[in-house]
Amino acid sequence: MKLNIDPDSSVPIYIQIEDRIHSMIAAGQLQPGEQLPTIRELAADIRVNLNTVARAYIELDREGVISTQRGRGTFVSDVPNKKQRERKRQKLLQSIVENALEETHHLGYSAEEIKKAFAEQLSKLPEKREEKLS
Amino acid sequence: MKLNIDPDSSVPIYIQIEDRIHSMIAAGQLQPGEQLPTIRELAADIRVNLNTVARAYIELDREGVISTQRGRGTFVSDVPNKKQRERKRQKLLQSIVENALEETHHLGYSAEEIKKAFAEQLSKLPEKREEKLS
DNA sequence: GGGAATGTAATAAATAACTATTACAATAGG
DNA sequence: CCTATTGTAATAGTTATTTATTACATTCCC
Repeated sequence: MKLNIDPDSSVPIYIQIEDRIHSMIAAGQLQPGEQLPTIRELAADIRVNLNTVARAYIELDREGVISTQRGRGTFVSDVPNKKQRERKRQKLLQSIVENALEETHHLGYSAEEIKKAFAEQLSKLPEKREEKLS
Repeated sequence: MKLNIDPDSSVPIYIQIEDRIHSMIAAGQLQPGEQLPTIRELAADIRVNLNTVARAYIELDREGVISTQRGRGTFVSDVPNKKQRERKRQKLLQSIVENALEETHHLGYSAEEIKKAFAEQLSKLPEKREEKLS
């Protein structure tokens, strides 16, 4: 579980956890039925209080995307069918790309510039597996 | 001045203001010498307390990107030369695209998928000038 | 049954962000 | 000089996030 949590970010840690798990499920990196790290495990892992992780899990449980069972653990919920999962996976990708393009466009960059920047960055992708976001 | 501030975001409003102004300057939408909205104007505009805008302006002033003068107003600082500005403009674009690609890649999307999603979104760009970010 | 591991809960304290309010200081313009 | 407009400042109060601590409830396994 590499959550990439940033404790110095201004977005609350429990929200970051929710977002990451949401994304990982949508992207298929967490499969239905799979067990998530223990609250205490994850808390120790990202150096955060137990309550903070618990809060994230509780919210995700309320939404139905995970299922927490005291004494047993926490598991990714089952999801209707493959088509829906695939649709969500596509939607997630689209929204990430779309938001980035909206931002560049809003700032007045031309389609040409954007296209070029994208092509450059994409060509670098394979060599950049483990790099961190600033 | 369309700052696109989201009062419900978990990132602090004064940080959002700083970020937007940074970006607009880097992108060339705010020119050196240009006057920024009054603290009270901007506060009223985005429905926020005067202190919140003041805080953002003070920080930006400390960084030197704007120059605040009591009794007169706030202005975009002069910047060394055109080449440096153009370099910053390029860097901003790169970082936006790069961050988005990092995220998709981190979530396991293939270069093919990403490329396709990007091409689709880019083709829609021209018709989406005034759309808001969710 | 007993113990270890799990999630759940409650309380208190610290910090940060934001608001509201009021006042002050410098500049521009009549 | 007077007044309006600008940025600056200080105080107090509210809310949200996070931590620390302690305890409880359920499940599993021996």
